[in-house]
Amino acid sequence: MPRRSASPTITQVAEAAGVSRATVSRVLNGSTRVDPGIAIRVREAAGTLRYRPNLTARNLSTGRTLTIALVIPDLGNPMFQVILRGISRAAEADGYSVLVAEVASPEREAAIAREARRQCDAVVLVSPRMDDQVLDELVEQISPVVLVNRRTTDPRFASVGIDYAAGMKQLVEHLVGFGHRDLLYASGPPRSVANRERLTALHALVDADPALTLRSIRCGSGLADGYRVAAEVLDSGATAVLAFNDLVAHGLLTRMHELGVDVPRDLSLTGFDGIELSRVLNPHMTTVGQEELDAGTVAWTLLRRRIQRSDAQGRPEQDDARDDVLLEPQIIIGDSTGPVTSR
Amino acid sequence: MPRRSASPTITQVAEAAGVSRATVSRVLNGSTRVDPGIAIRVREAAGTLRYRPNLTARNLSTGRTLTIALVIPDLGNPMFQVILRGISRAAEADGYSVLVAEVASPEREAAIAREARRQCDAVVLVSPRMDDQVLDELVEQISPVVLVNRRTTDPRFASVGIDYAAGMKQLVEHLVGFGHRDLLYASGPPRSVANRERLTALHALVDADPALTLRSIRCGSGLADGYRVAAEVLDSGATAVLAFNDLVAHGLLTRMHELGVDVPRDLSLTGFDGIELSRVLNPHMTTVGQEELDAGTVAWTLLRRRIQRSDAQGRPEQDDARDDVLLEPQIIIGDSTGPVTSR
DNA sequence: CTGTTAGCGCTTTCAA
DNA sequence: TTGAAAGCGCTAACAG
Repeated sequence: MPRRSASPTITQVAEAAGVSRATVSRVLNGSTRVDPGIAIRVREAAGTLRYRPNLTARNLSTGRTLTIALVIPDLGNPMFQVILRGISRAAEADGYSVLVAEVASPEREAAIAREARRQCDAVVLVSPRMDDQVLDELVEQISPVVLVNRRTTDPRFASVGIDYAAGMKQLVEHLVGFGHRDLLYASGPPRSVANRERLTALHALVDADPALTLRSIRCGSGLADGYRVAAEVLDSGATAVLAFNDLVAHGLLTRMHELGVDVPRDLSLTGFDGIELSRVLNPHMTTVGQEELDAGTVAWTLLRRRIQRSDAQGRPEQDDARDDVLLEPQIIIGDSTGPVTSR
Repeated sequence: MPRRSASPTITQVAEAAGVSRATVSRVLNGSTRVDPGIAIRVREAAGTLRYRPNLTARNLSTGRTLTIALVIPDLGNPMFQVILRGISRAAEADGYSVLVAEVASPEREAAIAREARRQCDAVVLVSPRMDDQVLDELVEQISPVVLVNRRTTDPRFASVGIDYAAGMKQLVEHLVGFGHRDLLYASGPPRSVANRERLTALHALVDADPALTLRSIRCGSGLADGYRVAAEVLDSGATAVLAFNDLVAHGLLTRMHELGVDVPRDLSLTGFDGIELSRVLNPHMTTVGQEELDAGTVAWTLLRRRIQRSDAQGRPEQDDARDDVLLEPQIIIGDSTGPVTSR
C-alpha cells in the first residue's frame, strides 16, 4: 500500500540529483567543499521534493538535539513566565528549541530533570526546591546545566539569579526612610529557597539596626495567599509589610482596600520581583526588580557556552570557571509605601 | 581515550545479562513473552548499570517522539499561560513532553509550526493569526493538529475554543440590564481572530436591539494598551466599555482611577477571559471565562485521539469526524459594572 | 571534490 | 521464548 505523501528521505534526494547521500548532506549542511553545479542540482532536487531532513535521525547521528529543557516549578507564576519567555526567545535565536517541564510536586523535581535531560542537550533548573546535596548530585548528572534563582555549594555549577539581599536592603532602607521601625514579612512557601534567602537577608538587615523589629507570618506565593492573610497582617500592628513577592502584595492590597485600610496611609506595603502588574495597577506597588536583562536571557548565554564546551569535549579545557551571575535589582518606588502616620 | 561515564547502551546491558539486545528491549518494554528468570537478570543488569534507553535512538526506530509542540503567539499573556499549563499537565500525565514555540512575528507563524512539527508527533496551534487559506494548507501538512481559539473552513480539523459570541451576549445583556445603551468596544489586535469574532458578535447583538449603539476604538491586548486609551474612552461619552480582554480592562481601570473616574458609577467596564487577576483585584472585574475545563486540557484530549489514529494508520478508519469543542463561558459579575447614572 | 562505508542505539520482523 | 539481522535516516570518517 502506498504511504500517502511520506516525507522524502535523503536517499530519494540523492537519487533525484544523481549523487550520493553524503553529498546531499554536505550541500544541505553548508559544507564549502562541494562543486557548485552539483550543489545546485541537489538543491533543486531537494526543493521539488520538498525535502526536510528528519531531525530524529540527525540527532541520533550527531548526538545533539538542539533542544534544551526548562524545568520550572509553576507555570502559573508571572515570574517564571518571564524567565520562560526570555530563555525561549534567546535560545530560538540560536536555533535551539525549548522543552518545558513543570514540576508537579517538589519530590519529583530531580526525576523530572533527569528525564528531561534525556531528550535535550542541556537543562535549565528554575528555582529548584531540593536539598543542596540532592541538587549537587543531580547537576553533575544532567550537566550542562544552569541554575536560575539558586546556587549550589559546588562552585563548578553555573547560575544566575537576583541578588535578593541587595533588593531587600533597598526596600528596607526605603521603608526606614519613611520612619517605619516595625516590619512584618509575609513569607513565601517554606521550601522556596527564594523565601529563605529573603528572610535571611531581612534578619541581617534588622539585626544591624537595633531600632528595627521584624516579625514574619506564613503566607504563600499567590494572590489568594496575600488576600487571605490580610487580617493577620493588620492584627500584628506593624506599620510596614514586606510581601514575599508581588502577587502576594497585590492580594494583600486588594483585601486591605476591602477592609477599609488605606495603603500607604495606614500601612506601607512592598512586593518583590517587579512584575508588570506592579507598575500598572493602582496604586503602583513599591517593589524591586531587574530591569534590563532578564534571568532567562542570561541563563541562555551561560548555557550556550557550556553546551559548546561539552560538545568540544576532546580537550576538556578545564575552563569551567564558575559562571555566577548575580543580577542587581532596582527598587521601583510606587504608591504603596509612605511615611508612618499615627493611626 | 576513555569516555568519562558515557551512559550505557542496550548492548552493554545485554552483555552484562548474557542475552541479546532484542531480549533486553523486550523486557524493558514490558513484553510478556519473556522468561521470568531472564527478565530478572536483565532488570538487574539494567539497574546496576543505571541504564536509561537513548530516546533519540528509540524515536528513530519507532517513528514517534512522544513530544508535542505548542505554537503560541505570546508567552506573556496570562490567557496563553493557562493554555500552556493545561496542555502541559495533561500531556505529561500521558507521558508526552511539550515543546514551546513562541511566534515572534505573525508572518513566521506557519514556518514555525512546520518546523516544530518536524521534531514532534503533533502540534497545537494557539490563536493562529494567519489567513484561513494558509491555515487550511498548513494544518493539512502538520497534522495531527488541534486548533485552539480558532476554527478553519475545513471541517476535518479539530479545534477547541471559547464561544465568544455567547460570552459577549452575556456581557451585553448584563450591561443592558443596568440600563446601558451606549456601548464602546476597546478592540484588540486587528489581526487577532478573537478580536474580530468578538467585534462581530457585538455588532450582531447591537443590531438586534435598535435601542443600542456601538462604537469601537483601537486599543490592543495588554495592560498598557488599556491604560493608554482611557482618555479616548472617556471622550466617547459611552456609559459602558467592553474591553477586548481582561488585561486591557485592568489597564483602563487603573487609568480611570487616576483620572478620578469612578468605576462603575461613572463608567461600567467589562473584560474578557476571566483571568485570575480579575477575580482578586479591586474592584473585581466583570468578565466572562471558562471555569471547569480549560482549553489546554481539552486540546490534549482531542490531540491524543488524533495521534492514536495516525499511529494506527494501517486502517485509516475514516473516523476523522470533526472534533469541534466550543466551551461555554460563564459571566463573572464583579464590581466594575453598575447601573447608569446621570453624570 | 565525491562516493563508499560505518555507524548512532534502538525496535522489530523473521527464523530457530 | 530467544537470537540474528535488518533497518529507522542521517552524518562523518576514510579512501579515491
